[in-house]
Amino acid sequence: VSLRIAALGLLAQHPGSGYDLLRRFEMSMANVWPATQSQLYGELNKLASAGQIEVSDIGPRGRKEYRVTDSGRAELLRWITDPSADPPSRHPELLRVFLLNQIPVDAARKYVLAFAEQAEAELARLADLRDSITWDDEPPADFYGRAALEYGLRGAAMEADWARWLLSAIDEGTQAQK
Amino acid sequence: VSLRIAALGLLAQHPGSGYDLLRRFEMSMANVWPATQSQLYGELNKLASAGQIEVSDIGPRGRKEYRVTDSGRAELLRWITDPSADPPSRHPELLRVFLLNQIPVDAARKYVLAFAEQAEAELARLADLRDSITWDDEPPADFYGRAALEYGLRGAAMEADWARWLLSAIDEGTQAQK
DNA sequence: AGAGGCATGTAAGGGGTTACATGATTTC
DNA sequence: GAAATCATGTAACCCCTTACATGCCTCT
Repeated sequence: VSLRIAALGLLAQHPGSGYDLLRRFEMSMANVWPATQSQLYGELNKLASAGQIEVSDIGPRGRKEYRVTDSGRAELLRWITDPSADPPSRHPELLRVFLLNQIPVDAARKYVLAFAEQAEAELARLADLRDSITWDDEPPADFYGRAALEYGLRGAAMEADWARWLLSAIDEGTQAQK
Repeated sequence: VSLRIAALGLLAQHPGSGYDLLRRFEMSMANVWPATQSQLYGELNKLASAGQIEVSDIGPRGRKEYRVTDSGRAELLRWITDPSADPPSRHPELLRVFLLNQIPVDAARKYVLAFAEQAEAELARLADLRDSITWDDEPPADFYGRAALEYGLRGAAMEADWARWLLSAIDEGTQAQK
């Protein structure tokens, strides 16, 4: 209950083959939901077995174009409107923060600095992405993709701010001990 | 490479049995790294086989108290200072945002509103948590736990703001169509 | 004829979840 | 003596990752 939905969603927007989906993935959802080629093909077969998608056309080299069925559309709707079954989220970065007291202060400081810089780089990357796209606004279409990007921008900014704040807190602490 | 580290980290802070760790988990890292009882015991056995922890004492009902070995401490240090192997993060909530154009605007709006309320509730919960703890400050000890909490607070605030922003953007869009 | 892209798949292994299984000790 | 808590483990199943395997079509 996961990539399955992402594939279903992409197909609902437009039918296509596994290969097509892979490329559409890279350009839209890959930032929020990475997936590998292997896995995608597997999920497509499972979706087909479950009757949520069906082959609409067969092309050149064994190419199978899929399309969503009514059952698939229903499942998609169900998932979108029911966040209760979402898997719990894991934050390796925060787990690391919990463990920072296990290493020397200067190593910890170095990590936090790298974290800040990484967040700032991500912020710049997303800002570029935003500026490089010509948005076709209003509720359907790109609207929600843009909203997701905005989330990313705000998240990166928050992470950078937080890391900078933590850095000064660390510096104050070490200062006090002198 | 994951829960393994969390367990190693907890043991590095203080030796204990699987059962002990389970409870310490709930109180500290469970927010950033959920784990089940089953899994924890499994990881402890793997850590022991790998020589990264060892049984330091055997208690009443088959209770095994573990302690970190030098090899384990080295591994912990390695992990903490090397974020490059972190697993990619997945955001079901954002995947859902990408798919919001598949459902009626009012259903989408309802979801975003629920998201905002959930973020606000989380913010309140974390604020309570912060106020309910007596912090034993300065770099070692609770310092980093507090920093992680601060991250959570800022993240929840950012999510709430973002969702409210998205709500007004949706409303403007639907307004314009009348 | 060969290169590059199109197109799909299998196998092995790690990490995580849920549910079940079992028994010893303490407390009332 | 019964109930709660301490304490550890197994089995089945799903999701994900990496690496490998295979072959067709188009273009130059």
